[in-house]
Amino acid sequence: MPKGDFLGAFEEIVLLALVHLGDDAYGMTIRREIEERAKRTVSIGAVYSTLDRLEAKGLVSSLYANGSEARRGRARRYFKLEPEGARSLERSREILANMRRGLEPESELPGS
Amino acid sequence: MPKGDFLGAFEEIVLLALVHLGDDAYGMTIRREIEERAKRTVSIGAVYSTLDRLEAKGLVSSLYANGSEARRGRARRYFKLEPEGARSLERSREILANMRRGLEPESELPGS
DNA sequence: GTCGTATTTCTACATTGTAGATAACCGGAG
DNA sequence: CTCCGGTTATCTACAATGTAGAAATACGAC
Repeated sequence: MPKGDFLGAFEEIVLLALVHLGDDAYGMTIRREIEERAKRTVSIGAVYSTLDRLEAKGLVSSLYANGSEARRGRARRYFKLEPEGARSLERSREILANMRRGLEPESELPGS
Repeated sequence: MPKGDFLGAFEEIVLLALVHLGDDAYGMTIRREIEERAKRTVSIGAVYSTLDRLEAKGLVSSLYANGSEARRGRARRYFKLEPEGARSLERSREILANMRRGLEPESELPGS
């Protein structure tokens, strides 16, 4: 049943980046936020295709900037977390919390 | 760079089930553990193919039971979390923690 | 109109997620 | 020995997600 029932690992990361960025969430800043927080590199293509899929599922929405500010380059596409996306995030958090319940961080590490 | 660098969402769930089950981790019990904790149904095929992939990556190992106890049916294949698997689990936990740092659960829910 | 810069879009492919049907194995009943 | 019901694992197939990088678009400055 591979429907949009559950968030993938990277989808969750992208949604969380959106939460942090608030009004300033577009491709580049989202990418930077992920790289800084998760300490890993991400290609810009990875970010956008994930965002597109999340939008298709109704978890985020996007809007092109009117660009009132004087700056160069192509129009920005701002992304926003939709209520449905927030619910998915919450469900993911709960599932993981349930899967971890009763475990100490160190009990995951067997003595080799 | 789609290498085994990061855990997928379901892979993480399966590994956590292993931690809980300890010595009693084989297909059926793993499936049950996930269904009870995550409150979702999972096919047995989903469980095994994920376990096979985790084993191929060295995150878990498996061993067929000698079946000293008197019971019917095919031999059980017991799974065990390997140190590398524990490390992956820890890395996933940290990434998510970093992505969530500074967020209250309710700040994920916009007031729409 | 050309140029450099900022940003998005497109294309392609690898990995992971998922289900269901089928096979293997066991002990007991006939 | 053969069939049976019960327990568990394997196989096959396909959909969804993860990921990268090149190409295209748009803007202001000159």
